[in-house]
Amino acid sequence: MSVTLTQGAIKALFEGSQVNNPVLQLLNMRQVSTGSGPPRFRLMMSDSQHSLSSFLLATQLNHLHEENLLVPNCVCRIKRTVTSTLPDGRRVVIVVDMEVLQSAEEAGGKIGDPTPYNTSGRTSPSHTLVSSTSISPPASAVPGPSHTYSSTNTFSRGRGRGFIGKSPMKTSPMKTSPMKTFPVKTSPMNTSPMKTFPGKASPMKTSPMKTFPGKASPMKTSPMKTFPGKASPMKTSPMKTFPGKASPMKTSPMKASPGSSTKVVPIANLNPYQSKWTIRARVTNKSNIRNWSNSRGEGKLFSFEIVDESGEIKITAFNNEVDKFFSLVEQGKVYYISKATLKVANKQYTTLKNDYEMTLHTHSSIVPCNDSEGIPAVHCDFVPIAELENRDKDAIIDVIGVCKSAEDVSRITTKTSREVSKRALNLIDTTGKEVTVTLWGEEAEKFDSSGEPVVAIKGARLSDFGGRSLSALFSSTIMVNPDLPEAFRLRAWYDQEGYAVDSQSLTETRSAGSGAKVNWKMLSDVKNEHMGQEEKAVYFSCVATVLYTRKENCLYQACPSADCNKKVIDQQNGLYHCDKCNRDFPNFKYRLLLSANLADFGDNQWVTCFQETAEALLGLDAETLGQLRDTDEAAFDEVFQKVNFTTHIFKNRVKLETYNDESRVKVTVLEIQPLNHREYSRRLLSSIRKLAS
DNA sequence: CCCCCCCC
Repeated sequence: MSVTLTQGAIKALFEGSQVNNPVLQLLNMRQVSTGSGPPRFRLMMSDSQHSLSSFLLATQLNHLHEENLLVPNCVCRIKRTVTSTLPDGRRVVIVVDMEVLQSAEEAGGKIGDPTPYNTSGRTSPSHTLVSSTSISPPASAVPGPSHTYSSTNTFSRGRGRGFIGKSPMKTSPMKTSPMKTFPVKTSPMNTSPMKTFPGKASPMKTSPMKTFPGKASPMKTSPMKTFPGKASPMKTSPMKTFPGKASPMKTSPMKASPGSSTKVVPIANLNPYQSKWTIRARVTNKSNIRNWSNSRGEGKLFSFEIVDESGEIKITAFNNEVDKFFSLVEQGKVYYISKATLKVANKQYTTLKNDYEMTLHTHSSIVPCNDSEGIPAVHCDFVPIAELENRDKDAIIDVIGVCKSAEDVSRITTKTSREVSKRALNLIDTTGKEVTVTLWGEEAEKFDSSGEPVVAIKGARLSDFGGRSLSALFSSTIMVNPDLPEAFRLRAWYDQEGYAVDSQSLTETRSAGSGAKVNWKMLSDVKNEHMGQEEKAVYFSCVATVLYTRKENCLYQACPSADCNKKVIDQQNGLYHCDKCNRDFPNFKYRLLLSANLADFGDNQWVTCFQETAEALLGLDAETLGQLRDTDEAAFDEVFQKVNFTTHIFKNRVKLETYNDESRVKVTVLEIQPLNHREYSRRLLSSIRKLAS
């Protein structure tokens, strides 16, 4: 099958005018000598009318050569070029992106009878790389900056993916998660967030607006002052390419950065062959300052990610530039940025959809821009928690949920002997599923779970630990009570009903201590379900109220030896004998063995509290209590009175125990935890349902 | 010029 080459494209490309993805035939290719670095290839291309050997393959396309795809007579679609003038005045067309449409065999030889394009008689407009202005059509005729280059901007845009944020599509296709946009409202801040979502008269205890940390917070937060991008064509049809003419950037007048005559260009148009540009973009993610030290030296750096209508890119600042720009650059704000160095991004370390990244240098300029028209707000593509089950391991996803519980921060040592803080959060969303997310370092230390905040994480990594769990990365943005419609919906849902949902976690933690798997029971279940009547002990938790504690015989005199708690016999001579240690001691220690009667909505139950749990329940240690009994009986009595009608979470063991041929189920309290109202409500509702059924 | 993303 023959293809038609794009006649006239050779001329247009050489002159730097616009051609839409021209199809050309490769006639010849040779390696040009370079001093060091990767090899460069010069291509002779034909549009069947003309041939031209002034094409230079951008080094990032060298893989096409390595894959033996660039064979003379193969047919290529040229997706992006930059026309440039060498110092000696010769013009070259750098092919930045292309694909091979037909192999040489398929093309079946040279197409047409092209004659060499006459490049003589031209004068060089400059001795440096041609700037965007010098090869652009007049601004009055074609105002959009995206016409600067001679091809359409399919460059750097991932297929099947939105143009902002981390790609959840890294390993899975787009279709599983419809892209949602959350344009942040531009109304004054005194607008109640409640008004934004009418009909949701939620008991919003923690207003997202109120608890929203300020910009100086090391906890990255969603920007307060983000503005919705105008409806971008990408939002509705991310599959489409992004032809310059349709770009909303065109609708806003070309903006010039302050103190520079350079035109504002889209991020997607940036490349290492072009040095005079200014971009206008929003900071979507800003790292902390980090120090490094290796064989090549040491220093400090920070990086941030920016986005505009066309794409995204990572920017890194080192040393002096850290001092210069760290405080200026704020998450969520819009800046003019110019005079930074573009280099090919190491894809190993970035999830951003851009072949390049940027490094700031001495002459780099970052200027705040108050006009953010057309610059998209920070965008999240939240994956419902239940949906995480179907996502691939290592996928980078955005997640939002209510932080129902959180571990305390802890320090761990990595395999490489580094110490790091970590904290695991349990997030729940309206799918009724929970997932554990681990925060690291400063994020872990600063996190405050009080008030069960809504937590959104942009760019978390999915792991298969415990089934499914999430880990925040250095590139993740953690937002606490973000100003997003999703967050308000979740707040209302959780406060009204979500808190009581009998949720399941996707993260199975085998350690029981983390509170993941609690065997909630009512006291009536102990009898009704014949708990603990088998060989094995059974464990359960309940919310119960202390009706009565038996103060009689709750204290006994025990052996003072460290590991012996055996009851001693008072010899009535100032000595106490321990049968176990077979020794007399001049002293003893008090131990507690407390019987208590607990009640809940359906039943009551006698339980035993040994030392630690009894101390916890009574609020006094055994020794003090013993002293009190011996010195102040009224105060001693009051301790027990005060415990009555207090309500706690009891974790218990039920076990069949035999004394003197008589077997009885005994309930021992293993742990007493304070009751929060949320848990109380949850248990209450659960009990009502159970009793009603 | 970094490039660490950890632990159970």
